[in-house]
Amino acid sequence: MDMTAKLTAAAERLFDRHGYMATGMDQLTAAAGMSSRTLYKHAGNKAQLMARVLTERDRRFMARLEVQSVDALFAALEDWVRAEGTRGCLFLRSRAETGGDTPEIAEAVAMHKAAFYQRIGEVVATDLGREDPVLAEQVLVLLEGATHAAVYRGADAVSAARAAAAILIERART
Amino acid sequence: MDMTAKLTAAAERLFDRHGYMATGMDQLTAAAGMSSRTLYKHAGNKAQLMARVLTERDRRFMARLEVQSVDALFAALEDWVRAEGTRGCLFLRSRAETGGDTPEIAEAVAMHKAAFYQRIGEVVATDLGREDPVLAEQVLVLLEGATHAAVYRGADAVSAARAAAAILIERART
DNA sequence: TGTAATGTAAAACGAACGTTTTACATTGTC
DNA sequence: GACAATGTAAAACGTTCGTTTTACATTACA
Repeated sequence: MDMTAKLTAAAERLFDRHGYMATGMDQLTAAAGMSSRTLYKHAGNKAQLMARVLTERDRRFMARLEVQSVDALFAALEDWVRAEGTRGCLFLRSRAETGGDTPEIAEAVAMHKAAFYQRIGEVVATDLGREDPVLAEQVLVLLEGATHAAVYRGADAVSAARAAAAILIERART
Repeated sequence: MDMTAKLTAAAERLFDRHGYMATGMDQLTAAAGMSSRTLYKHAGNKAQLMARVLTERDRRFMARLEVQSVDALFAALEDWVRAEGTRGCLFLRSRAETGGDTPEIAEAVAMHKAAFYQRIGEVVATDLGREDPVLAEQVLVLLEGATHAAVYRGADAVSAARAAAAILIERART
């Protein structure tokens, strides 16, 4: 594992757990096990580091959404939540923490959410045999809602969302 | 408008727009139009100020949810979003920004989310004529999802959630 | 063997942080 | 007319912030 990967992994953990603003560069150097000189050589600055964390997270999250059915989307979210915990969406959180005023971060978030929206549309179309933009928007709302409700309602929120999506899909099919 | 109310209103605006951590006390004194001495006399400290902002916001938000039907819940959210904008849930955001490690904030958020969950259960029971915990959880997920999806999808997310809830309610009724 | 690259350790940078203090003005009330 | 109470303005507190710099060690390769 090279320095860049070690840094990105450590940064994701700290940013996700404590927030972007609340995480200091000295905590990052300590967690990544490197000097600040090396950190800045690899990361550029704090905002660029966060942007790289988000890009890497997008890659990892979107890989789990390479599925053929809407139900599998919720199964993937259940797996994600089990593996990564329930702290809400890191993309929306980091964007909100910076008020949308940090270009690198705002762009990484916009990229991810656009890809997320598109993937849902594709999965809905595959599952249904036709496009259904309204249903896709509803599935997106359910996924986003499950992610955020799980913070205080736990895994029940995800399974409730999954069941709701099944009803909507069934209704759209007939 | 007394100093406390003026301070709370200014603080809510800044915390909501720029985030809790990113908002400095000097920005708060400037926006509230008072000296830092007065601010600290009324607010105690920054975390207590945020907690008071959340409590006040809870009061204002929950007042809008005094309705009799699930559909009216979504209408209320549409009104809220129109009036206050779409920046996600300030409660979850401030909790995440502080990693849940600031007791005053964590408690204010827990209070609000418990009240929110309970209110949804009551409205579902009123609308349906009986309790339905699973449906209530689904309505909660849709409301939470609409709130967060609206950040990047706009008001469409709220109306999609509203339509989805109508389908779930109709199905539960028959 | 020399040199460029890559790393550490630690001090230093100025700026900004949340909070307290000092000094003073204005008010309403007994 | 004295006295709390409540406010402002502004300096000061020590700490921490993100970032850069200085000085030095280790490695890899021509």
